[in-house]
Amino acid sequence: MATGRTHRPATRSRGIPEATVARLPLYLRALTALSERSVPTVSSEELAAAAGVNSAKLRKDFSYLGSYGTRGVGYDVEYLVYQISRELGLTQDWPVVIVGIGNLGAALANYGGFASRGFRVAALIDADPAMAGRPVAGMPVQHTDDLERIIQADRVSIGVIATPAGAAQQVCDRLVAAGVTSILNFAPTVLSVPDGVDVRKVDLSIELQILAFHEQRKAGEEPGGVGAARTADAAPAAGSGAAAQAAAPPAPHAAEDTLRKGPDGDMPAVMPA
Amino acid sequence: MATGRTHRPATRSRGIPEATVARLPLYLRALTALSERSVPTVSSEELAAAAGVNSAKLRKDFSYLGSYGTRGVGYDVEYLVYQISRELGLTQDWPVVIVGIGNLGAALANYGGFASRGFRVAALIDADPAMAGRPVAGMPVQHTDDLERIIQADRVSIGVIATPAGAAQQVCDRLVAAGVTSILNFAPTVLSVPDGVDVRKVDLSIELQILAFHEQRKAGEEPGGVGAARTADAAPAAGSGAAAQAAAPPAPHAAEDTLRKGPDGDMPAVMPA
DNA sequence: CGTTGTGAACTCTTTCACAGCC
DNA sequence: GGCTGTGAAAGAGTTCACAACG
Repeated sequence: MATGRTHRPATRSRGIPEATVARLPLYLRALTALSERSVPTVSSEELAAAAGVNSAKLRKDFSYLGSYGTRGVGYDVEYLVYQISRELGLTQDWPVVIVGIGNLGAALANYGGFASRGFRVAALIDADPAMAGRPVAGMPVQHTDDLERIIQADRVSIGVIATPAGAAQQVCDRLVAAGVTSILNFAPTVLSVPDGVDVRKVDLSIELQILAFHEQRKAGEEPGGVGAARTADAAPAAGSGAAAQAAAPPAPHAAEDTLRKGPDGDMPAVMPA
Repeated sequence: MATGRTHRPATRSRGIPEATVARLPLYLRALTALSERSVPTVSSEELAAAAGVNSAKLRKDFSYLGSYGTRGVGYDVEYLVYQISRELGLTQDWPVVIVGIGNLGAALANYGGFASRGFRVAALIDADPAMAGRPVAGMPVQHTDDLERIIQADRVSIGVIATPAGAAQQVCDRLVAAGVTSILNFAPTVLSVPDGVDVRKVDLSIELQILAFHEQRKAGEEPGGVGAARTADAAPAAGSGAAAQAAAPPAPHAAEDTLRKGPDGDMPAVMPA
């Protein structure tokens, strides 16, 4: 029960669905690009294409914000940029601290996409005394000892954790205790936080694993592929002696005799070894 | 129409729901940790806590894989690690190339989480001739000119794009032409790819923007907050002279008189300036 | 017992399709 | 005529709650 929540559970904050909120930054990016090219108006179809979604979804999304378009014409680019920015809270300044200035932390510190939205890197913090004072992205790295002071001095409410997994929970606790209420976590750990604190996580290896899953399905007959020659979903539930797992690992407690009823299960139609 | 798809649209590949696939890596991580501590079995409740989800969801997820648990006991840790790894395709070796060796690319190259799963960094590629040959993460950076050769020589099917936004689509096209069918995109652009190619994207600033949205809602009365003193959802739809947007930007085409019917709209109950 | 596996209910999200308006 | 805004339908995903089973 004391485990880190990641979203906010039910409470679709103020009527805008989470799924929509997650797409607003996408629209904003596309709109910003149009704005830079001085395009005055855009249709849902065009904007949707630029953002990589379909137009019905986009219109539905915008309908939660209000009626900001003009029938027969489209949306006023500048106006929409403003409305979405406001909705996302980007019209105000968000000081952010980055904790853990390794490769990733440095990359984040240098990332232009923050500053261009309402985010301002207030401080870079690292536990390594050797890092202290060293400039990264034109900014001196500060020591973890000063974490609380920095958070409070600058009224920082958003923290980015880019430390190794082992340090993440501890850093998280200190950030929260010092007043941070939103955390972006790059460490591969589940953080537990008190109610009222939001955590979002970005896990690089998870994304790759999801790709690998789909990749495996595409490559029906790659070298060494376990599940070669899948037969769609023909057999109702893999009949005969199931426990035949190739060079398989630890058998389950109930050993060789148990029939594992995996949907298409362990047995490739043709088994390599 | 020619815009990059990001998931695979409908086709819940081989019966396992996308949402479940996206959580398998989480379970795998938790299980790996248990395995290292030589824990033999685990209940859905415990494992769910470790993975940061609830136990009903976890059981449902596992039910798509098969019946791998024992009632009254729980799941065999080692066995589950194997089953999930296999399902995700991590029992085979996935060579990966990283294109764009800036701060982020270097961070990715150094990231241990790849190697520990089935991923092997086959090459680091950058367009800057000055980078060529320089070692990053114990590996010489290679020039973009060799991209096609590298992909083909190593039969790479997964590419990671960590270039600036401007170069991303071009790099993507070359990767795809050379045979890559899964792309993890860190550049803040919508990539367009042919059918059959999967793209997942990670956008650092999007995550922050989502946090800012929720943060804005929490901080009812922060300094300068536009939406201070929200009254839940009292007023049916903001009555009087709507167009009062603080120091607001470009009015829409239909100017000051239009009543924008945004759900709670532009007017703070008390307006700062 | 305790814990899994899963139908059934529910909630959230997407898509359709068209009325309403410019 | 063209395009938005939105009800209504369809589809995914989550949660409930309990029968089944070791």
